[in-house]
Amino acid sequence: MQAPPRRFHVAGSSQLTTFDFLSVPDQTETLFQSLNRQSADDFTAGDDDHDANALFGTLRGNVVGLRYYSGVVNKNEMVSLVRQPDNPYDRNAVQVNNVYGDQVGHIKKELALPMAYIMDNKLAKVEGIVPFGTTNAFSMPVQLHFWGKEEHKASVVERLSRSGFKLCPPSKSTGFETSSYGAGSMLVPKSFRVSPGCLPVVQMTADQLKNEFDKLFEDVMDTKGQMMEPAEAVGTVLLAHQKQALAWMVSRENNNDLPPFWEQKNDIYYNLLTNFGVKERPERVLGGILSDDMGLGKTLSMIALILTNFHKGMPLPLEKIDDEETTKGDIPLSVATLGGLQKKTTEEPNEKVKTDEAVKSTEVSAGSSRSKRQKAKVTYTYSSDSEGSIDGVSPKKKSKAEQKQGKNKGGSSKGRVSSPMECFDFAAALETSAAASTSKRKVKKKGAVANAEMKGRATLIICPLSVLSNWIDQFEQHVRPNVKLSVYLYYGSDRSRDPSFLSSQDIVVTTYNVLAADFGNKNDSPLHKVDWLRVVLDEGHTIRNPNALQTKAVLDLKAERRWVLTGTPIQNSLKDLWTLISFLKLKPFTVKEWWNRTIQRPSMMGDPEGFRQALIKSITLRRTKASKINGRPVVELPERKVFIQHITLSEEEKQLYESVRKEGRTVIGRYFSEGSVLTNYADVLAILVRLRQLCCHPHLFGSSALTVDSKDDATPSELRERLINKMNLVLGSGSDEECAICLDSLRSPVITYCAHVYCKPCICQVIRAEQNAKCPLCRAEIKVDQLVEYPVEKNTSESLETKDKWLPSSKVDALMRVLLKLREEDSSVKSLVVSQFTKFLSLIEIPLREAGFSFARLDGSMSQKKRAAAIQAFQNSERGTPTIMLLSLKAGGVGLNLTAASRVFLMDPAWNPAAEDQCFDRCHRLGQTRDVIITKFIVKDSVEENMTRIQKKKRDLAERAFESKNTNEMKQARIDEIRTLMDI
DNA sequence: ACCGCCGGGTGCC
DNA sequence: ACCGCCGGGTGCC
Repeated sequence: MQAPPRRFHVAGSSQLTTFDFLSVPDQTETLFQSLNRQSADDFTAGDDDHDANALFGTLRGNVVGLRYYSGVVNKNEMVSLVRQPDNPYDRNAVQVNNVYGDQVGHIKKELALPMAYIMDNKLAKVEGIVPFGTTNAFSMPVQLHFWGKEEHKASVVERLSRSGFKLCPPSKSTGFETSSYGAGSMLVPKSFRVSPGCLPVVQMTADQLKNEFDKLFEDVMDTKGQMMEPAEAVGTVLLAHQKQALAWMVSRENNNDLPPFWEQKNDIYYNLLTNFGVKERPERVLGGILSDDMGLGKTLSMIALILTNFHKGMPLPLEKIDDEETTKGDIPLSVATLGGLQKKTTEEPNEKVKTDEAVKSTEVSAGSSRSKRQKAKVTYTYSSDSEGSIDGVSPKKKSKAEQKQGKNKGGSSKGRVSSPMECFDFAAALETSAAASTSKRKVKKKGAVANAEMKGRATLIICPLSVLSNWIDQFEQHVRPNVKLSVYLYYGSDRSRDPSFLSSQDIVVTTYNVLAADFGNKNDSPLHKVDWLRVVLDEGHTIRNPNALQTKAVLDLKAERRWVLTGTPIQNSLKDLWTLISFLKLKPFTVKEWWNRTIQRPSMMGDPEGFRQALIKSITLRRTKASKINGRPVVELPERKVFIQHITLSEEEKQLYESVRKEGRTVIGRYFSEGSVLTNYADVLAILVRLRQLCCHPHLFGSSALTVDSKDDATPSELRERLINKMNLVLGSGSDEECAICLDSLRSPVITYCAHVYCKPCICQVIRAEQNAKCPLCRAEIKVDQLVEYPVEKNTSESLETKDKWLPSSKVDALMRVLLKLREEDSSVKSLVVSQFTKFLSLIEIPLREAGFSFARLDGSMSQKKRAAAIQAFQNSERGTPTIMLLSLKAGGVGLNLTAASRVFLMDPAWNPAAEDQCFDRCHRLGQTRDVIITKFIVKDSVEENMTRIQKKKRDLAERAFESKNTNEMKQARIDEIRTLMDI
């Protein structure tokens, strides 16, 4: 390891560039190391003026002192210019470096004088290209481009002219002869065009860019899409798209191609974008981005890769455990002792992994096809956990970790740490595809000998804490029980910090937090001392911010192959893509300057969107649930049927409903005639909520007055209270109202003085946008300081009071009838009972209890811990576990997996049909084995029926939301809605 | 000879 | 560096 380069910050100036004082790199340092070094340095340089996009002009300068430096450049090669203020001969010195950061020379001092001023004061970014004369021994010309903000142009021009230099305007030729791009130039393929004017930047169209990247990141999507069977050790049969992913990933890891934008000509490798050339072959880029939709089994695909492609397509050599051994109980840590991590309790023992039937239906999901006996075989080694203050885990999470520890200790032997001896040596691995027959003894012997050269066996997986347990769980599920895979959980304060131990593992799993904490603890990060075979970033978008410590920590890891897993498409700008590109070590883009000059800026000038998409598309493999392979969808889910069950209210209910409706109609009718519907929108909504509640159960109906008359003489605090009350009416029952600005569900709702509820960020944006902002719904004047926020309150005592005065309702009766019948027919069927009113869920609990149902509950008020427990209990298929989940419509994110249920009862319709669909997807998703039947209860001749009518309109409106942000149209739509709802 | 010219030494910042 | 610059040698052509 070379000593870290000394870096100097220029004190007292705005100059932030750091530079490398080792003008001649250590002889032992390869060019690639030197590039890596640069890349690391680049982070400390304060960047990033992306708005510096005006080209002031160009200038021919000279690079001198070539003979003192080893850095070489090619014709038309880009060079970077770095200030060197501590130069003993000239404080204005400007270094000229090539793409790999090796110094080529200096800018001649006369020009260095104004350049130093311009660079130090950040008046312009100066970039260089050496047009010719690259073989000169003493000096060579350099074409300089000055980029910056328009307002700095004048002073740049002035500074230069003061020293007798004149910028050539960008539109004119700058003496950068186009002839140099002629037939004589072997570096620039014809397909690459030179942009017009004096911009000698080799620009590519999006298509050309894509082609280049495709050389590396082959797009398996629409084409033949090869499939590959995983290694024997993978116990789960892969789905077609997972086999494709495996084939793609294996080929990505074993590929021998030059990285994109590199070309070989006569023993020299040229980078097409920078014209940089080296004798050494550029390092291969092994890895990529797997961006399949949530639920398509990225984790399984990655596990398959780890086991299948250890070296040159050979599987990871793993010791097999025969059955005798497994039953002896000397398994270091059975999964059972890990229970705290993820209570994957039992499944139907009669389903075997190997039966095709089971495989087809269970896929990657819940592993509902593993018997207990089979499970207890993956070797887990991990540190016991005590408070890892170091990793910044929240107390809540910690307590979860403590549980883990508790269980661990309770288990047999305390977390045995598998010794490096148990691992197979590298050489042996190459000879035998799977060291299945190797005896334990032999292995130990060999392992001891080969330990020294055992470099890069282990895969490091970094993930957010929330999915840590999932990884452990997935290894358990998908790795055949008779192979011994060492998975080390690098987490908790007792974790082993021995690099040689870590590198002897098959897999090490840790979190971004732990990694960053170690990295922050200066020069003592065990994970950074290991040469990993593979580094895998789960939820890769976590490293979007290049300044974050965790990002730096991740980029600093040493690995042969690198993967990014992300469930969300990469939606951000090219700029955000840079961290990922940098992580993948696509040279020379690991250095920000080259990324900016060759990709970022050229894309800005052309078609950034197309450019970005081409880049992303070519670099990633992404499939959605809708993707097809050979015309068949990637995921074939069981059917989903939606039925509407109409409810007729009892006479009593009807009377109550009608009286409230009449009252409401009168009120709203008055608003209509006054033309003040929208001014009183909160009241209108409150009336509607009440009617919706009455459709469900009379007890949901609150006791406060229907309308809250707003008098103008109210004191501010009275007004405030009244507004909060109104908001309570609208939001309090857990219903799903939406913001008229973003048309989405309310996030941090606020109410205006004119009583309209919006998302706080949405309305604040509106207010900021114009001087005298008006309420989008009623045009009343609004101000930020008049917005009233919805108080975060907890009221859970109410459900108790309703207990004693329980009476049924038509809707609840209907639900109970279906549930009872269902239980009779097939007691294994589980159901979701969904409502927007959490209070309603509480009411439903009563008859459920009476009928002896075992049920779980999930709503937004529950702690993370309680949620996990509820989900776990429900997903468990054992006898006696809950068969019903009471679910509040919007609880849980898209990730919520409730596949144990195959029936859904939607107790009340939502405003937003998308919210309903999302809810259905919680059980209608990968892992669902039965057809899903959804029942919507809709009260006849009621506001509910009208709501379903509106849902369709809503869908249209949402689709057009982009074109028309027209408030008038929205207003009219609202008014129409209310008319429909109230039959006015 | 307070010049010009020649030729060798030399050369980044 | 096939330059420019410097400084010493030299001096009609």
